[in-house]
Amino acid sequence: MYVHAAQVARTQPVYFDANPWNEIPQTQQQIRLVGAHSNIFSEGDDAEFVYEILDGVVACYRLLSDGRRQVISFCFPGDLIGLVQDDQHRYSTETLSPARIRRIPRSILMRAACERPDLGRKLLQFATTELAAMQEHFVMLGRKSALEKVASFLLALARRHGGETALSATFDLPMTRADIADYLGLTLETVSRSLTKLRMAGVIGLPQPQTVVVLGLDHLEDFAEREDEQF
Amino acid sequence: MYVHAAQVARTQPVYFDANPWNEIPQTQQQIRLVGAHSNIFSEGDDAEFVYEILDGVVACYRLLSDGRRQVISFCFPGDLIGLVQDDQHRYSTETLSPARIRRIPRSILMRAACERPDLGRKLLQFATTELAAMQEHFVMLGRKSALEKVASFLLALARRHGGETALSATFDLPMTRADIADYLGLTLETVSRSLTKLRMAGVIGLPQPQTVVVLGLDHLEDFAEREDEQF
DNA sequence: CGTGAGGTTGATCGCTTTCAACGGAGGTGG
DNA sequence: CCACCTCCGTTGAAAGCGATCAACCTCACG
Repeated sequence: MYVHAAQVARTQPVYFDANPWNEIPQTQQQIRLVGAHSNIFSEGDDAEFVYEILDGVVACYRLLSDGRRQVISFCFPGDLIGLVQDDQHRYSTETLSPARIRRIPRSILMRAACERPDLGRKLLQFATTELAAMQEHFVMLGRKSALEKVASFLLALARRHGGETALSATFDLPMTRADIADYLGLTLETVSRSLTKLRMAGVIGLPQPQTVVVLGLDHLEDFAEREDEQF
Repeated sequence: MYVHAAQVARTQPVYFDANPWNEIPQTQQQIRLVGAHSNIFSEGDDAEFVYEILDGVVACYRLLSDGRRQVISFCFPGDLIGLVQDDQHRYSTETLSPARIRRIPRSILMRAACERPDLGRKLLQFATTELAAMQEHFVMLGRKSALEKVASFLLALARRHGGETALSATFDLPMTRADIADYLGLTLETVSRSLTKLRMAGVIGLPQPQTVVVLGLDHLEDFAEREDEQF
C-alpha cells in the first residue's frame, strides 16, 4: 500500500460531501490552483474567505516577533481553514505541496449556516472535531518527550490512511523536518535524531528521507506512549 | 481593584445572555452546586450532558498512562464544557473552587441548535472562539521559555479582568502551582521559580502565594514575548 | 500539637538545544 | 557537460535550560 499523504482525506469523512456548498451560488465559489509554498492568507489579514482544501497539504502557523514559529496544524483534503469568529485571521497559512483550494466568502457561508440548519450543524461538527484534535496536540506538546512526540506524529499520519487494520503502512511526508519540528515544539535536529532512533529500533524504515515505512504499528504505539483511556 | 478570578467572566461575553437556554424546557435543565475538587465528568464517560459554568473555576485535563497530566484549559463563568462531537468525553474535569453549574442534555441542545439558527450560531461562535484561544496556548506550549510561559499566563489572567487600561491588577489564583505547571507543560518547581524571578524583577508582587499583584502590565508584556501581529 | 498539603529554594542530572561540519539532490549558468 | 550553489537532512560535540531529588517552611485542620 502506497499513498501520498497529500491525496489522503481524514478518516473522519469530509464535511461537504458529493455536492458541497450546495445552495450557495456557484458565482460565489471559486476554485484555485496554487503552487507549493504559496501563502493563502496571513495572520492579520481580513478574514474575508473561508477555504476548503480539495487537494494538497497546507500548514497553519503562528510566528513570534523573533521568528520562532509554531505550526498549529497540517491540513489535508477535506479540511476547512480560515473559519474564525472575528474579522481577522489569527494565523498564517502556507501550501506545502501544489494545492487545489475552494474559497467562499465568510459572510455568505455564515448567512447560509443560519438559514440551513444542516449546514450550520456541519460547521459546528467541523469545529468540535477540530477541538478534539487540538486536545491530542496539547498532550503531545506539553507532556511528551521528543521521541514520543515524533512517534505519535508518525502514528497519527499512519492512521489517517485508514489502514488501522494493517500492520504496516508506507507514506510520504509532505513537510520538511523543520515543519515537523515547529509542529512538535522541537528543533529540526532533534526530529532527525528521533527518526534515526526509530529506524535503528526497527520500528520504521526510511528508504528516502521523505518516505516513511511503518514496520510495526503496535511497536510504534509503544513509543508514542498511549493515552490513558481510563486505565 | 480586587476581584477573585472565579467571579470574573471572560472579556468575550457569555454566549447565553440574560435568558439563557431559552426555549429549552426548564425541566431539562438542572443547576447543581458542587464543592471544590469534585469531578464533573471524566475522559471516557458518555457525553450525555453539556455544562455551563455559572460560578467557580474548572480545570479540563487529560492523563497519560503513567500519570503525566496536561491541563487543556481553565474554565470560568460563562464557559461551556463537554461540547463534543462523538458520544464520549475526551478529557476529565475537576472543579478548583466551589462551583455552580448548569447542565443540559446534549441531544436536546443539539436539536434546539438545529431548530433555532441563532442558538446554533452561538454554539459555533463559542467553538471558534475556543479554537482561537487554543492557538495562543499552542504557541505558549511549543515555543516559549519557562519564564515567558508564566508571564503569558499571568498576563492572560490579568487581561481577563477587563482592566486592559489599568496599569496594575490584583487577582487570586484559583489553581495551585501544580495546576499551572500542567497547563504550561512545566514542573511546579519551575513555575515557582519563574514567579520568584518576576517578583524579584519588580514585575509582580505576591503578598500571599495565591494573590498576584501585577505592578506593570507593559513590563509583564516584555517578559511574555509579544506575538508577531505582522510586526 | 501533630499532620499533611502547598510552596519555596538548593544541588545535581540529563535531555534537548545550539553550534558546527558534512553529504546528497536538484537547479542554474558558464 | 560539469562546476557551483542552495536546500534539506544527518551526525557529532558542547552548552544550557528545565527536570529531578531533596530539604525546609508556612498554614490549615483535626
